[in-house]
Amino acid sequence: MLNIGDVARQGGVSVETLRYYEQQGLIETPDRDANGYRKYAPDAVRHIQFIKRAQDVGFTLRDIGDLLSLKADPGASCGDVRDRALGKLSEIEDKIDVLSRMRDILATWTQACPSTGPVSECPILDALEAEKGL
Amino acid sequence: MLNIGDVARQGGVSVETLRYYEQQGLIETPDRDANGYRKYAPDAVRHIQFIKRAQDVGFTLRDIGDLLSLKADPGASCGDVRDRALGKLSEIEDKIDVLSRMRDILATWTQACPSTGPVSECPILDALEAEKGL
DNA sequence: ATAACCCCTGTAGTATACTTCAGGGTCAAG
DNA sequence: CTTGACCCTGAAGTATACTACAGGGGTTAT
Repeated sequence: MLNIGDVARQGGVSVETLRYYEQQGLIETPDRDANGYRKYAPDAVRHIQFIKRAQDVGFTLRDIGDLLSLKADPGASCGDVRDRALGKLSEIEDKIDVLSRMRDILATWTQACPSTGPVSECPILDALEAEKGL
Repeated sequence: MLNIGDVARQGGVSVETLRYYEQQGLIETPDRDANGYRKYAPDAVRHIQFIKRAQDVGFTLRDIGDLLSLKADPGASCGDVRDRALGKLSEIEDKIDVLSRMRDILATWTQACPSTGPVSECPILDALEAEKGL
């Protein structure tokens, strides 16, 4: 059995984060020792890593709660999980599209800028003043 | 001279947003009418649009305050503005890189998922449990 | 003069994922 | 027996860019 600090170290998060996850319902309420300390089974570390990996690929804690419910639900199918992943994939693609447009505009502008000369003749500022349809 | 509501409508923002921008120092404090109403010159609308366009390409309000300072500073050069734009460009490219990695992983996973079958045999959940170096 | 709409201030709430703080008990080593 | 490291709770703070609300006054048209 592990103390919260052990789980935190092994899971690569802070103890505050663990308490937060518990409060958010992402970790099942652990048993307590006589002294009131939380006691975790060793596989709690894997559970934390699941959460962190899901975050790494873009899932929010809310999404992760949903995934964990599916994981625990014998009636759920693999397709349910896939749906969540596809939804997230599409969200991410949308974000990439938005950012790519920003990148293209900034790249154009920075290439148009001579770097020298006063700000009164800056093509970037001019573009910000006047650019129409972004 | 325009009331705050006029500027809001023409600039495509809410009056609350205008007051917020003023409080944040992005708009110079407007003169007041006898009744205490803010009175704006017509070019205040252009100023708002500058802010909105800068936001559209990824600048935060803090960044925009910085850009506005440069814009108002006769000693500033076009290169200063270009530096800000290049810095933002690189931030955006970083975000795109992170999101692209997420996208690739999710695409791989969703392709590996058969959609049918119980969650206990879901390759996506398995990957989240076990995946090492993301 | 009454409705409908505009304006004012200041404060608090929203979302996300934590982090920090205040105040206090527990545990292991020397 | 004290020091340092660990644990507890509950509340508040962080960042960003607003939005909403409470409570009150001004303006316009009928």
